[in-house]
Amino acid sequence: MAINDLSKDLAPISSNTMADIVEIKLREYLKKKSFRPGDALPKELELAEALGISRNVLREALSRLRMLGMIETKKKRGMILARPDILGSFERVLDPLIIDNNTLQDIFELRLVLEMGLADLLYIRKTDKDVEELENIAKKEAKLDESFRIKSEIAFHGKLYDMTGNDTLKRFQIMLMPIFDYVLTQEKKPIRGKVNHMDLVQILKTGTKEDFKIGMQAHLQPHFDRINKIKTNK
Amino acid sequence: MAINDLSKDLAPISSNTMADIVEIKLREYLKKKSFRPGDALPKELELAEALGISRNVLREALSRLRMLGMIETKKKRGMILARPDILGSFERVLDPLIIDNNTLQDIFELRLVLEMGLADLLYIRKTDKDVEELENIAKKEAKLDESFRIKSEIAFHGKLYDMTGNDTLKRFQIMLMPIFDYVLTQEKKPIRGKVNHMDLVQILKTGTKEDFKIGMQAHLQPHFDRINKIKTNK
DNA sequence: ACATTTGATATGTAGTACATAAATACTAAA
DNA sequence: TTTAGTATTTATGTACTACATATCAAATGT
Repeated sequence: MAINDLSKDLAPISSNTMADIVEIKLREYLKKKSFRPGDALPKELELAEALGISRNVLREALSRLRMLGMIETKKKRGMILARPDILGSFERVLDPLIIDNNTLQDIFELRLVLEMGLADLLYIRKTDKDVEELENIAKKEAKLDESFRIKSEIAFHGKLYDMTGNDTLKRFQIMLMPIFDYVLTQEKKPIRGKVNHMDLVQILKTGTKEDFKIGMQAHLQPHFDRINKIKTNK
Repeated sequence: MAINDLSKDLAPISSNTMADIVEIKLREYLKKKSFRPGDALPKELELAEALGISRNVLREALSRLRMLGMIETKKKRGMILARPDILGSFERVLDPLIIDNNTLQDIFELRLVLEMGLADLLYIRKTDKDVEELENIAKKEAKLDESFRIKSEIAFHGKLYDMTGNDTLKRFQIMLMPIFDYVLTQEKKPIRGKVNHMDLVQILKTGTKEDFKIGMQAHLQPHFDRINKIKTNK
């Protein structure tokens, strides 16, 4: 545990390059001046001069903010503050091959937590049409051979997130999926809970929120069993 | 809803600037060559030449990857691929003042979902020591006046995430907190559930996982009520 | 009054030059 | 031969200049 007490406790050391510093300074500047999306920013030369740096360094810092979607620029209009896509930056970094194993496991668990917590929102927002569509997905499943099983798995759980009416949550789930899959493929054999998709649909149709929670728990039980097994390894 | 079918369906249009394109190309390059953390990258001049661009543009793209923690550079050693901090980039963008209201609401709900889903992980990992510490937090609470109530609220729920032993989850919660608070302060009066922190501690001590889920639901009920109210507005 | 041209301007890209830090090679002393 | 210290080399970091390009705005012509 204790990821990095060391690096936390004892130093940002030297805030590396100028671009790093300028990036921070720009952030502070935008905050202090309480710019709002759409507001125009000073032009590059003015900023560079004010900061006492070359336009080059400034542009490296601006490039970062631009990537995050915090600013937008047009040829003559100059720069304006924009609304960043909060998940966009996150998405850029989510590559299972780069992330270390501990974090992969963390994210796997994170998705389980989400899945377990969906029920309340789901029961607030679900519609009959939603449930019907979900049922169709589950029905088709029976006819599919194993190779298409994964696709259906994704479709089903994706639809669940869909039904919460929470776009951010939905996107978040989509982004986490590759990692979820990756961790699973590290496992030997596919695991299946005692409650299947069709069962869950039935609960959604006639059961209570509490029923659904219990059902989902049973559905994901194999994953929790696995976590229990490696619990000590952490 | 359908956030933006339009922008999704019909175009990234022109991937704006060179830096944008180079950023993508570099990403593809790193992936295709399946570089691993620690591997050395070609030097700037070589990359720039290979891409047929100025070193300037290249550095703008590199600056982005460096910000995300995907690469690290040292004066003579050159560049190496690094492990990005997956939440670091996310953190940079999480400013309640910039995020639009719909997304704020989404994130608020996201945190509720997390909170509701914690139980399973919690019951796998919690220790007596953890519960004891949690109890201390809840006990102190009684003596505090209203102004310190928020701090304790944070400490209590933070400790819950702590107890899951999932560092990523914990950090995620910390990052989401300002937004959670922000949305709450938009409300008139502070809301309080029928189950308080001390009750939750008692459940953790002697109750089952299911008891805890029910308890947490009751604790958060006011928030869900609020969601139910604005359900139609979406 | 309207359409077209022209100019001004802010960002985008390229290229050169030099500073700086760090690894390597080299030199001189023990 | 070893070791300490110095010089050299090299890749990144920073600065500056020049020009391309797109767009807004004013000037011009019909």
